[in-house]
Amino acid sequence: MSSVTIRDVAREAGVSVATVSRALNDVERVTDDTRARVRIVAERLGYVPHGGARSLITRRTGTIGVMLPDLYGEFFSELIRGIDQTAQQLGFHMLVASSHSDAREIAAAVGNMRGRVDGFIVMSPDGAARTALAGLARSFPTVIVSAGSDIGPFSTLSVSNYDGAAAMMHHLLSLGHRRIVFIRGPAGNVEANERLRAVRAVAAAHAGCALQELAGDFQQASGHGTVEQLLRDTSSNDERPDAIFAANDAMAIGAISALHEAGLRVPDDVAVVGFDDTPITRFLSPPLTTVRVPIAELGETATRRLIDALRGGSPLLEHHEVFPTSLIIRASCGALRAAPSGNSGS
Amino acid sequence: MSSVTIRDVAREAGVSVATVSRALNDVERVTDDTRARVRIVAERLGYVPHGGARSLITRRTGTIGVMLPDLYGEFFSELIRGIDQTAQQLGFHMLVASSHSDAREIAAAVGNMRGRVDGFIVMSPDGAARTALAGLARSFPTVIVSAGSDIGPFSTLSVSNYDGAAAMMHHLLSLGHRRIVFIRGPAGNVEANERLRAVRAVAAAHAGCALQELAGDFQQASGHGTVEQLLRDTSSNDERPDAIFAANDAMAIGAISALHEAGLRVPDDVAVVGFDDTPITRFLSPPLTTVRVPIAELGETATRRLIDALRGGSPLLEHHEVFPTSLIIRASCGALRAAPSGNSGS
DNA sequence: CTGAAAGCGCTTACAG
DNA sequence: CTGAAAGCGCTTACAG
Repeated sequence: MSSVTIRDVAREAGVSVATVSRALNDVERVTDDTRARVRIVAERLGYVPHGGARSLITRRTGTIGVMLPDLYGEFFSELIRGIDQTAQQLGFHMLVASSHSDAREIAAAVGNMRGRVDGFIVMSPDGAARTALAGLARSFPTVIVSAGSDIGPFSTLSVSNYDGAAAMMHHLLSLGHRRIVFIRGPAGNVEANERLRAVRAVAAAHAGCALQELAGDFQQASGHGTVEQLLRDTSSNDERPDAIFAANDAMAIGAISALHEAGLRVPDDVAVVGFDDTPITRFLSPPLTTVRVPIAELGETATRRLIDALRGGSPLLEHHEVFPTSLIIRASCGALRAAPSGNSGS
Repeated sequence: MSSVTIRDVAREAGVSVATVSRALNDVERVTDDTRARVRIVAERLGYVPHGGARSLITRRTGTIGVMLPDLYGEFFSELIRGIDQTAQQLGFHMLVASSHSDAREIAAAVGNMRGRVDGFIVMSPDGAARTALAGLARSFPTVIVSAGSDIGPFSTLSVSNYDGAAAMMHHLLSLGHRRIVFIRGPAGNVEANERLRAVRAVAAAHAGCALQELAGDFQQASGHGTVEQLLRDTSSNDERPDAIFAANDAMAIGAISALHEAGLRVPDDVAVVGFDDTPITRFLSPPLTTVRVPIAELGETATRRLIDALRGGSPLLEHHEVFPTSLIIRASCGALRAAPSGNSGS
């Protein structure tokens, strides 16, 4: 792309290419005078070093590879935002790709990125990809997000899915909800499964709690569709659930939409809660009660950890960090029912 | 990163590095036998070509640079998704950065990307960045998204903001709304300004239409805050607007949230409409009437156009394409008021 | 402080 | 069909 090379700058400035390199990277002793002259010439010529040539010799690309299962929706948007912000601040570039969690696809995507990036941030909550992930983390500087800390002796980041979902269940039960529907996440998704495990455990431990599970895939449409189906199957009001707990916010939004379409009120007829606390949830009608996940912070921490290791030349030591989740109580669960109408609770 | 080089493969396979290169890129005549042998060895050694070395000689990186004003929210998420999908499909990588629309920042970000990418997709609706954008497009293969087609003889993509906003205004007026509040986008944003221009023109042409404008910045919180303020300033019900038209969906969501908090119903007390048709809008309560922008398609088209030019070695000719917008009528505007309760209209 | 030279890993005419 | 060699643009010991 850039057709002017270091050689052009050298000729124009009347120095050697070595001097140009030194002056521009201001890493060695060069006369202030020389440095200034070289800089001016480089600027005038619009010189930009060829990244490939540089990385060939320095063995560093200044780029991190980000591999996500998907790019759809607010969750990934927030994550990417956190990564981009931090990477840019630390002078790194970000190569992004989505892999759809499939083990083969991950391997292929990683292969394509190798040689272009210094390290990886990989989010792959699909259990089936564990082997591929472990292989990657063994060979390259990699921070693994949300794959569970039992994946191996790597650098991992995750959130306390179990505790968050359990807390939400206790909250629903404390409000008097007993017939609870849980909309599951994608089969094989370790995060979704942790949430499911907690929901089942709390429900089983609570006499009188009737748990029903519905299939879901984390998309809004699946929350909508599965609840629509549920309402069709529910002939009488007596069978209707007290509360719907969706494994993520997107499905909760779809669920609320389906309930409203059926003429039911949230939370008066059915309570609905989600998981993630994506930015939009506080602005929903009703504002969504959910479990807060520090999404952007997750991205920021992963990025910082990776780049620190890259810079320091130190390997990424085994390091498992589990971010705490917290219950965000807004109106959709019914907790604020006694409050003045329209109170957002956030 | 990858420590095994073409030389290792050559030695191990008992051939020259040239043969390895040919076998792997299967671009020249090599015995099937040799090719197979080289492939097996490369696989076994886990060989991956060094992207930098390759791009040094081929003058191509197989990567496109994507520069967005921001990474926040559903709009950009959708755009990135469209780009990623297409780029991946065409065998290209995607280097993403956000620039916050500031002219200097854009220049810096582009500088950092030069030498790492073959071309750019830039979205920069800030009028102040026009010069920087034009400079970029003159020097490198660039597809400009949403900066207006009058920016110069480049390859541009935009949406019919004016027509979309005008159609929405006519729709609101046809429903009998007269006191209309328009929440503007960021000052200097050419898309927001086109929408504003249309709103003003239609309002001025329609006797009896009272237009009030509020400041906004495209974020949910600003839609929420500005409407909250409006309601505080509006002492009597008579002063209350019939309809609020937000310059994008995010602010419409914030506006609805503020109205609900104040105990007002949408659309019964105040109609609210947006612009963009982000995926979530159909699931809102009430479902949002908005102007559809083919976001992912915009990303896909930009990517395809850029890569086609890159592949064909043909320059990016001047080519202005304006994507049509369309009115999506759901419940939030009041058009479906007569319909059965809960009908989504989508 | 500065320059000449080697070399990073690859591809591609040029011979054979 | 295959190999030896040049060269892409850069950085970095090594001399001076």
